[in-house]
Amino acid sequence: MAIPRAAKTQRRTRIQEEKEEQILEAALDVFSVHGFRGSTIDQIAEVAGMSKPNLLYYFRTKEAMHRALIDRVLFTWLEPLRAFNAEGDPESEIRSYIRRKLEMARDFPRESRLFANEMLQGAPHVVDELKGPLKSLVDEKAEVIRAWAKAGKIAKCDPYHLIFSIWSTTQHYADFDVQVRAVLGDQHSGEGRFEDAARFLEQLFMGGLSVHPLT
Amino acid sequence: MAIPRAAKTQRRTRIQEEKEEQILEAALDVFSVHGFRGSTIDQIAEVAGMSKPNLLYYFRTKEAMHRALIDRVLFTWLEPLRAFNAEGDPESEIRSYIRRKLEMARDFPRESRLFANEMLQGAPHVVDELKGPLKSLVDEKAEVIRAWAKAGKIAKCDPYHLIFSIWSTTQHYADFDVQVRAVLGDQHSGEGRFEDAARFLEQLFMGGLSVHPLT
DNA sequence: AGATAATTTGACCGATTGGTAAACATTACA
DNA sequence: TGTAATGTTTACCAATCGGTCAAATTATCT
Repeated sequence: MAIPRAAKTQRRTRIQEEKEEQILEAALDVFSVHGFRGSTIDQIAEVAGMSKPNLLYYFRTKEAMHRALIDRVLFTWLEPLRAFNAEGDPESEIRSYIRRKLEMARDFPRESRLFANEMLQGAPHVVDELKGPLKSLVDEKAEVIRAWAKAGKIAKCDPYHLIFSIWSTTQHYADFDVQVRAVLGDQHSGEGRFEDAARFLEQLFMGGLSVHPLT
Repeated sequence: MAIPRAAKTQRRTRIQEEKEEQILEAALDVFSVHGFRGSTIDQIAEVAGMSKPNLLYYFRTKEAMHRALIDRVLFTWLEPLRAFNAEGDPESEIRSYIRRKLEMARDFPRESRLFANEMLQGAPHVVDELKGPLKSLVDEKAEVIRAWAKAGKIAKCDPYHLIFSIWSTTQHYADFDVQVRAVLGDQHSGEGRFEDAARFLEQLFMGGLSVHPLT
């Protein structure tokens, strides 16, 4: 019989697993640069090294590919925020959150750009996830930060905008990589740049959140 | 005679000026959301309220439209950084730079997204401007900041990463507007959100750059 | 090995893409 | 007002788009 398309089968073949992986890898390459509408199945197929109908055998539509990709990436992307620990020491929790986010920007820039592209377009495919799970998670962590501020462990500040600023400053190094590279010139090699950024951001946030600001 | 297409003429007609303005306005709408490859001339034409060939009478190609748009926007976009004054008081200069950038994110979100899209795609159309004029301007202002730090007027810090962090935190409110809105919920109206962000960023940067950090 | 299911491909489809040609309409200016 | 330049539109083009189909190939299991 022809096929219940990959998705329908109960057990996943070894081939299915390999090829779907291969496809999503290529899709990440393409979608993260050109966004949903700017990407073509043909290009993804070429990067994946297989024919277009073969791609469409595993994912029925371009949208299905994009969705599968987003779903997979979304989970790991929020991992650092989930790891944010209410019981820990505020300063070191925030510090290590920043570092983790920066590491992700360094190690998974395509994933960062995939989301950035989606956001720029008004998040047509993930707006529900934003208003649901993401908001819940942020609300929870914001409450933790607020409690820390109330207890005088860090400066009083809007926890939501604090989180936004950590997101934006760290992801900037993935999303605006070209600009960063162009402005800094090619003298700073990859690892040096990363360490410079980490040191600066630590200084910025630790200073900005210290309990007794001088100004 | 048929036409030396608009560009070639010496004096620009009233109609030329109006229509080109109309087109670039529509192009900004479309390009800022979908990026270069994701945008279509047809869609821009529809938004602009004119026929596709009419569009192509004023701009020969899609690329020409995009370039004209980028060129026009690039200048005003760097205005706040240019206004950065070496003679002024460091603290208030930085403070007002942040505020100006935040105001631009609020008042010109499409322009911000246009650039963000271009950066995500590796800046294929503006990489030269980045390495040239932009880098020069940033180099110049970075030197000013470095001098301030050396004179003990602000904390010692990497001036480049300081500038990056101001760019990213402020532009975040334009580029990731959907996310911000989703997370904050619709309770915070536009103006309130802006003021909250301004207050937080001011606290963050003034604290982070104060001369005697406690940590 | 043989049968059956899973995988892959070339050929193809209608719709949309960026862009052109030429006829037509309008404007500006003597 | 006439006419030349400017502006606009209809019809169209080849290329590419997302996606289908049926045939061919390969893997799996008895």
